Amino acid sequence: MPELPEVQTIAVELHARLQNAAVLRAEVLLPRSIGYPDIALFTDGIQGRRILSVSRRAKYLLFLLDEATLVVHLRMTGRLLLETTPLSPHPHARVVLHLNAGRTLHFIDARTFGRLYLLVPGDVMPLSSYHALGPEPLEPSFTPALFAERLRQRRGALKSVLLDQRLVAGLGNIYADEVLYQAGLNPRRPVDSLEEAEMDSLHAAIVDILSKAVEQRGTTFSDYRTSWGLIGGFQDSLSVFRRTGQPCPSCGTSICRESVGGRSSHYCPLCQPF
DNA sequence: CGTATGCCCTGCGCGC
DNA sequence: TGCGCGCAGGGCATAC
Repeated sequence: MPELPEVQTIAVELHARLQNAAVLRAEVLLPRSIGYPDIALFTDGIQGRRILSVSRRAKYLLFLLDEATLVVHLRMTGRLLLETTPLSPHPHARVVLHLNAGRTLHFIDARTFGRLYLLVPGDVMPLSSYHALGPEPLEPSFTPALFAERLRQRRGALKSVLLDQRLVAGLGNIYADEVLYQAGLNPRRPVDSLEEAEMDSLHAAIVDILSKAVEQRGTTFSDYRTSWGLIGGFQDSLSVFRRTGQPCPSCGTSICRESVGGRSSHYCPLCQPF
């Protein structure tokens, strides 16, 4: 489940490894993995392009090419593996970019939710939600005051609002649960009931948890891998996520799991009272 | 307009 | 042991 720390790790690695690489040919093995434009325009448009940089916005990977931009969202199970030697076809390979120097960038995606988008000059980003993305939580401009101001405009359960990319970009189910635990807030807590101090705790937890997860190169449960195929390290630091029935690291109470807004939420009933 | 719900997909874990 | 059901979940479409 690539969230901000996982996508950040992949972006930093690929930037270092792919700068000035050339795309010789795109091989689309599963047409629906291409979100925009159609397959022919995608393969024609990316052929011969040079990779200038790789960066991240929210959970999107941005490949800046000469005269085009490749946007990739990994969704649930997507991986981008950069292979330096010929590789037998992976059963879940959906798109393969053949690069110069015999290298290949494999987009592998078991559940096929991930998408690739190619934008050429004059194209408007076809993802309307992209334009509505909230602030980057690890940027200095993401201040407690800005966060509180945005939170005050929202209603509903705290967990659901944290997962909404319009509030803050980059949180998914793992880090939303971990952030709420660190802030001592119940996932079902109505957003409009939060005190100023609680919003500040939440802000601090978002920055702290995400920073530490980036340092650990993300969390691997099953599918997430870095561009080298390596797992992350933050799964050993999780306090509540997927720890149902296990003791809370702080008080020893059994971790609970319940559905909030259609998403599983893990929390300590003692440390995170409603 | 803002919030809530269902859906897409397939591998895997669980229960019988 | 083997099989089948249901869960997992980001973001979009649709409903309210």
